[in-house]
Amino acid sequence: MSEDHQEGLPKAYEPAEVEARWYRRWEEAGCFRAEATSSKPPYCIILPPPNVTGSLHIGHALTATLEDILVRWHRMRGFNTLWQPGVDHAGIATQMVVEREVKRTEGKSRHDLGRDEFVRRIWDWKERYGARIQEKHEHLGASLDWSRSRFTMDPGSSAAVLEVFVRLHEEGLLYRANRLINWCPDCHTALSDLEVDHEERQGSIWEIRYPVKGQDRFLTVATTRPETMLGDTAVAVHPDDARYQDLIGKTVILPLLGREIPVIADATLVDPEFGTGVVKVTPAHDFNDYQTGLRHRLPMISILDEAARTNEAAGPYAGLDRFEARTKVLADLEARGLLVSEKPHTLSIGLCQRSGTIVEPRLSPQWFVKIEPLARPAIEAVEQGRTKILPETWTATYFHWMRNIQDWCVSRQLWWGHQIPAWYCEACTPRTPSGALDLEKATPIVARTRPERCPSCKGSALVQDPDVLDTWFSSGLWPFSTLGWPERTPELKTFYPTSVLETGHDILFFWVARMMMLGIHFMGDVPFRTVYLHAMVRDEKGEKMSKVKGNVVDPLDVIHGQKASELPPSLRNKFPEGMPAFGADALRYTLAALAAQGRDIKLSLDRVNGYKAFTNKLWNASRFLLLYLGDFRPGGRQLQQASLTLADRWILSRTERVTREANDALGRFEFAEAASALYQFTWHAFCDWYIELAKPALQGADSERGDTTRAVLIHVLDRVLRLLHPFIPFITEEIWHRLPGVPEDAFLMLSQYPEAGPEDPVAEAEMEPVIAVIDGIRNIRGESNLPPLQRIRAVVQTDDAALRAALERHRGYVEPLAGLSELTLQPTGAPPPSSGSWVGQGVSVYVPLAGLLDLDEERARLRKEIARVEADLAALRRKLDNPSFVARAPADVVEKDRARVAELEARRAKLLDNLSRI
RNA sequence: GGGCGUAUAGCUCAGCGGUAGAGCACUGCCUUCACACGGCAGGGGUCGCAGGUUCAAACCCUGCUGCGCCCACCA
Repeated sequence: MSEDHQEGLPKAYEPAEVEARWYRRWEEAGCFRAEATSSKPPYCIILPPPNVTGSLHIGHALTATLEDILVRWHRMRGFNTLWQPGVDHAGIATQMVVEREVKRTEGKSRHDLGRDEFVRRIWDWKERYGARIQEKHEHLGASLDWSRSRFTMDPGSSAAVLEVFVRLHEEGLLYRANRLINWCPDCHTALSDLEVDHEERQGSIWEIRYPVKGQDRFLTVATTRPETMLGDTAVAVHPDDARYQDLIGKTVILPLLGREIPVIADATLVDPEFGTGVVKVTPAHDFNDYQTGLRHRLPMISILDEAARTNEAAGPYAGLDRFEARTKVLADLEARGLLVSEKPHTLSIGLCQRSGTIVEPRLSPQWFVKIEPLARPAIEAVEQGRTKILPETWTATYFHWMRNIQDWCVSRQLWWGHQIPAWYCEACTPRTPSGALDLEKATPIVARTRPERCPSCKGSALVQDPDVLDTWFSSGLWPFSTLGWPERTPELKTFYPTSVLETGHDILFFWVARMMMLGIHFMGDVPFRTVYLHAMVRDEKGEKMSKVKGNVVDPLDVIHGQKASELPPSLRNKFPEGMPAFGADALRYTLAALAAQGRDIKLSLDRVNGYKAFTNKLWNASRFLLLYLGDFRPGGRQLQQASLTLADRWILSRTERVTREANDALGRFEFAEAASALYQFTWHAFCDWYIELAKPALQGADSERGDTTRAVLIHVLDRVLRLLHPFIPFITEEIWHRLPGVPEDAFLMLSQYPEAGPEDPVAEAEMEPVIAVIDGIRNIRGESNLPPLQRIRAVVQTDDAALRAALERHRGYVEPLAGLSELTLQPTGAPPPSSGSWVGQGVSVYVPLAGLLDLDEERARLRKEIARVEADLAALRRKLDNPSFVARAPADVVEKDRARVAELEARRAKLLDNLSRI
């Protein structure tokens, strides 16, 4: 063939240039755009909005890959498909990043800049870096409709947040209260329960004596946080505890401060078996004690300020860091002989998800969403199957959390976020001793816009609540706020409820549950029909990826390659010369192939490399076919049954089968199964067998035969490209455009996804034994280490006349593929040549190998084969000798085993016969 | 303290009631005119351990062990 035909098709697939080119062309041609209204059925996935500060890690790559597969698959199947992109403002995370940045570059704190200026800096920062996430998704091939990209703090989303806040307040589902909440002393803000991570740490437990007033006795309490005693307002015992009956209702003297506090009886707080059976009660600094305080109407004394330093309530201990206060309290107790003991103790402590600081329970005025009335319909929706959660095992987790849900603290003492639409009247709000507005005692006015004047005193001096909303408040509205709500847009009508919500299981509560609750409440219907929760991606050892461990794999490094010096340590060991560029398609295929349900993914770069080889295989197979296709255009008649050979019918049948398998698997979200079926078919059925079988016809003189073969090849290749496109969009689009007759302005990504037609079991059944005989000859050849170019003679014996006829008809397949100079067909019983032999089902193959065969090795091989057959036979006979098996197993199973015994016996006899001839 | 997941070939993983599979790695032959990121052939597993159910168990049940995760206020 001339070099001309190969021009533009390099020998090895080079992803870099192809990927960049196609993404641009798709984008420019508007291939990703959804229509607001359409006669086509809608399909919509909302991309979980990445953090504006975030880099794109491998978890995002998994999300993008799986969603892009679903989206491209549906787009090709004729759905009006919207994949909605967006970015999350990520309140606390972003504020911290920019705060650090300002500190580093200008040496200033956010307080130095002031709120307005600091927030302006964050917006600048967002303008500068917010587009990075989009670019990174482009490298992955994600077909998101960027023309609709949204931000959680853009005007539309902010309008939705405002509307939801005001309406929840009007409905009595949102209220302000002074409650004990989780507080981060480092971020100076309240946190929801979900934003606190728990960690087991080694600490101590101390026993402290509290003197009973007017008696020469003590009550000994146990505590892991002795400094909180400064805020104690009671000591509790169990009501039935005989040891302390007489002390209930008496008074003890709080050591160090000398305050008098009551001894109360409480069966909920106190376990008489634990420790001394006496518990100190600090309602302002412990969640259990807080509940106890409410039950007994105890005073609540806050001893820590927003930085967790002791305040004036701590008396002589005021002005200390909480841990300094602990040391000093312990030393003073020791000095007064009130410290009984210190013992090592394992305790679970709460850490701020963002800063890692130990969280402090703190009493403060916050906004809460009353959650139970929202949770109930969200539970029912899943119970009734209106939303399906996959893998199903997560349903139980969802129910458990939803049924035990607590009111949601939605206010944050941050500057970056949606400022709460509530105002306070300067005239009617009480003042603190320092003269500031006492917001704890204030009555908020919730309104869509700043009120003109105070409804009570008619005064016009109103200040807005300084707090902002939890980031998850706005993302909880995402499925409808991105579609235009509260406006009644055509998009909302077309795409809500969305089709699938695909995300990691780590944000089931943070995000999915809240979208369910808010979506049902405000839209009157579930936000998505199916929730598909994918696994977490870990490194090759199964460890969570983290910067600290140095095992973070950057998807862009995998796609484009990276110098060794830029790689994290674990990868530097693996790739001392630097990491090669695997390409986006290879990464996507790996992620899809590993995305089996209900299992975490360990990213194996060896597998990425394997799928890179797959893209290269597809590339070269196509290159070869294009060489022989030239400008050939299939006419209708070539694919008619009458012109087809057995091999043609066989590959066409297999093509229908894999089409069915791919569609079925994707319908069940079985990405791995679809990927595996397509891989096996493309490489091992199409490339290894059919293309090899087709070569003689392509190179032969029979032009009609050649044309039919070309028509089949082009048909199957076109199918393969369409089937694989959702998984590996770049290379398939590139190859497809080189097929003869594909218009310049067409796109594979907008073409039709194949639907399976009828299979041809007759052709498959006839082809199988032919393949088996070729395998048999190759086996003898391989075992004898014969070079492929050395032509050999083969004798095939079988009593199956139909098979002999088939082999006679198809010697054109057998001879070239097995490298034969001559194929002889005989009935069994004709004296076989002394030779290498292979025994199949009803067939024996002999290859005369005078002088080429190591007889000892051949004998050893046959003996091993016989041993294997005999082992199988023994197991089967044991089974069939068992009367209850024969009696109870289904007849077809027994029949199958009997047939197998017969076949194995025949094979054994044949093998022994062959052994005797050597 | 509850709950969930997982344990299959050296590695990464499918299979989840009727003869143990894939990819990579490994061994041998082959630089044959699509592809050495290749072709052909081959070796390798008592399916974590112990019981049970069943004619039959990698697959279902129970217990144990290892690994991982989630939830929970035990001072």
